[in-house]
Amino acid sequence: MALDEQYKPESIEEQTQQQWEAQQTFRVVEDSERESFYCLSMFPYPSGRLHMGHVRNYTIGDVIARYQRMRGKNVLQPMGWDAFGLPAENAAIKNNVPPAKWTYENIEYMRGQLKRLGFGYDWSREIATCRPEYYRWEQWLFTRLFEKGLVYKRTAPVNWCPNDQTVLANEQVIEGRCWRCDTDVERREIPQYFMKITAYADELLRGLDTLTGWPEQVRTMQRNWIGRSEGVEVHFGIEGSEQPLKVFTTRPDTLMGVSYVAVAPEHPLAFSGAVNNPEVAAFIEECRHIETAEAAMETMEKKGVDTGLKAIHPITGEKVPVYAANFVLMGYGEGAVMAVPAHDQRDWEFAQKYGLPITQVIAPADGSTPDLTAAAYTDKGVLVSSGDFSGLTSAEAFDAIAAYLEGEGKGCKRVNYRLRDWGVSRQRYWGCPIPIVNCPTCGAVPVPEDQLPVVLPEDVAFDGIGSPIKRMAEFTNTTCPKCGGKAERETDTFDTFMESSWYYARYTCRDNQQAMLDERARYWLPVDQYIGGIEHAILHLLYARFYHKLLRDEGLVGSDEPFTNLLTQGMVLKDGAKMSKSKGNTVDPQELIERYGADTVRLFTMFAAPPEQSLEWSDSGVEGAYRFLRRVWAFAVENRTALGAGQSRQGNWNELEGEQAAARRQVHEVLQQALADFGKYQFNTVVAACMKLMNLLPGVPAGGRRDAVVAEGYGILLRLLGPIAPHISQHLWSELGYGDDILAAPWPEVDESALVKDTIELVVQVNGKVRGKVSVPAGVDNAAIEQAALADTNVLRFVEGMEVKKVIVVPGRLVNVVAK
RNA sequence: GCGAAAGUGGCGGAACUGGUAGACGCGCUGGAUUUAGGUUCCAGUGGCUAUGCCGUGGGGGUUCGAGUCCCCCCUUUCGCACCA
Repeated sequence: MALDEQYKPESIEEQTQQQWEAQQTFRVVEDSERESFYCLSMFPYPSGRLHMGHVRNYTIGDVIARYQRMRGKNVLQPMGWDAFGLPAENAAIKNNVPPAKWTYENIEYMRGQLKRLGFGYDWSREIATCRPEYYRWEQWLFTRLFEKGLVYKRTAPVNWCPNDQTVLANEQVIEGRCWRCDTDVERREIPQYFMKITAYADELLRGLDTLTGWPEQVRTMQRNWIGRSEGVEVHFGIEGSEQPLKVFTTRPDTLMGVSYVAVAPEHPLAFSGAVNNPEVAAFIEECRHIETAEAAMETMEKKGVDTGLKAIHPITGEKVPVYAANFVLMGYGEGAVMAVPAHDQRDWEFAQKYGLPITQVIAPADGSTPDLTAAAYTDKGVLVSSGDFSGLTSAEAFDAIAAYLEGEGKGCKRVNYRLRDWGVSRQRYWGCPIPIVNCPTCGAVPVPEDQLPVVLPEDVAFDGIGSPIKRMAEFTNTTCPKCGGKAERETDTFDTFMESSWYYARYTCRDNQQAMLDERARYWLPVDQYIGGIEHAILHLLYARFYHKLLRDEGLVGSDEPFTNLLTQGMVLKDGAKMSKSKGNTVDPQELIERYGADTVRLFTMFAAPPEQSLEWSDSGVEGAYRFLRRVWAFAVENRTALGAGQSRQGNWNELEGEQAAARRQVHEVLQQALADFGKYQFNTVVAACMKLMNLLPGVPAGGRRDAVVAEGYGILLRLLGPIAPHISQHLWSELGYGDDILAAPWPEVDESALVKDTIELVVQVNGKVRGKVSVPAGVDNAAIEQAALADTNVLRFVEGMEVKKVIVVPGRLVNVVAK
């Protein structure tokens, strides 16, 4: 190979990638002698082509992986495919191809794109979650959990299209209507499997405190999502019923102010109220047309209807009406709430609307009188009109009322979580079959280990109305593993979050056909750095944390948390809006790579914004990145001999003087900043540092040790650029004779002695405004600095006629003269 | 509705623990090279009523000093459990 006059990215990138491939550069093995670093980017859904969000995500990951590798770590960076999901079914309908075929073809194409971008993945560990070798272990774990009692079945609502006779995802419901046929969607209760994530609620919450390598905002969001609250379970009697109505409240101190209770429209009490009351029945029917999405429920008009039933207050014995209300959720707590209009804003609004009494039972501690005709008074305070509890503070009343209820057998203190158990059943085809056999005599029986995996048939005719395996006799007909009688397979499949909750662990040992995980998982896990979109801050990351604890409790991993450090990358925008097909503002990475090469695309993506912020796409910015790489190249061509010779003339820098010493000092100042920025994963300023080096190297004056200074600076530049634009850096590194493999080169270090200055320059302010600068010898004391500042002519001008009150000296930075 | 963030020149962004606001790049202006366009190189570039003043979404506050800390407000983005 020779150094071309022109920078030709396509050829050097191809050459470099071939080298990596031939040398198996990114294939890693466990090595207990070396410090491991597991760098993981969230795997993509194989939608067809990479989009800019992928390019950004994977460039960040690759930069981190290469950076850690250059610092000597044994780095694992794998890649795979989150291959099950709804889009494959949609594509199947649209293009009349089986979901499997579509998915595998997409994977082929996108793998090629990832390779073209030069990402350093260990492809020997590639995973596709739709392969039986992968999902059999998910099925295996599920059967284990089933036997442990961490899985259960109950009914839960789904969106149902009565016209298409099919279950719809929230995404397929547009303003309460089916996306295909525009029919009003109904809510339907069907039996589904649930994973007991709530059994781990407390641990998932406490674990957040240990995740210091996660963004605080993500931890806060997860805390709020889990939503631990301490309160009291209160039992209201129901007139004419043996069964009490249980409600949970965080404000038992307001119990004496209850003026009604509200139950979900699907609550048994609502149904019994509907028996002789057409108005209640009509209301329940109306509520069947609310989407299941919480955002839709929270923003709708709050409505209710009096069921005619009466609840008996557990303390006063007073009878209050039972309302059925659309904002109370079944399967969320007890499906019922007590309402205190005086002290809860939503209850207040509901009471106003339906003319229910508003009874004040809490008074502000400061003795003021709240205007309950304007709004509820929701702060805590002192109890009033509360019988024996009057006069207690809210905190005292919490305990007193809880104790009273407990004594009467009408309630108890309880911790409640907002977090709900994870419903994992999906009535779809393209997913992992739930490994259960439904037997008429034995009920739901998990498929025994030796009969796993339950393989999803891939060669199917797919019409989109329901899942084809639901009417495929050769799939459904089976025998009961327990009694041997005729039985049917479960035809629901798993939520795709199941696959993405443990793939990070399977990468460590995906070739193991005998076990889900082995000792290699213990070598690599937890993941040192996880990178992905902020949109996954709650669901995916919470499910993965939950799964990790399940794996730990099965003895499969040795840690409590899966991801030590988390980087949430920002969105890629164009013209201020998220790039998306529907907005028509996408930029196809493929075209850019073909035009500029992978290094330019990677460089611009890293330069345009710090990883966690949104990135505004700019075509001219890409041009700028390309221009910079051309300058780097041109400098190598022009200085080829000097760079080669300069490398051998480094060593003793003591006699360096004048502008060459100043240039070298600048190189090391820039390097110092760049190393700090690399450590913070702030790659945009690392690129800026590379550009500064490129701007200053041509200006190093000739003669003396110019070649040595330039060769050192250029070698630093190549290594800083190495993780970001790896092809050009590797090519120039070896062509100029710095070494064979830049990934194996020592990471640059700052020469502290190069940073020493004889004089320092300080900014001088008068009353906080910059009025001048002074130069003082390095190491002089504050008194001398003060003196120099006060002697500055401009300072004298601005303090004229005033008295200098004090002088503040910030060492190395500035002097502020305070005068009046 | 609830939860979480983000607002800095014409644009993307920089500013270490409160210490020169605008690094670096894009764009723009002028010049050089070129038959021309493009490329490349050099210089300049926050605003204004310019010896100075004003400037980090808006309004208050703390401080010698605030983009940074505190309070209130506005706008935008993300998530809300069946999109992944």
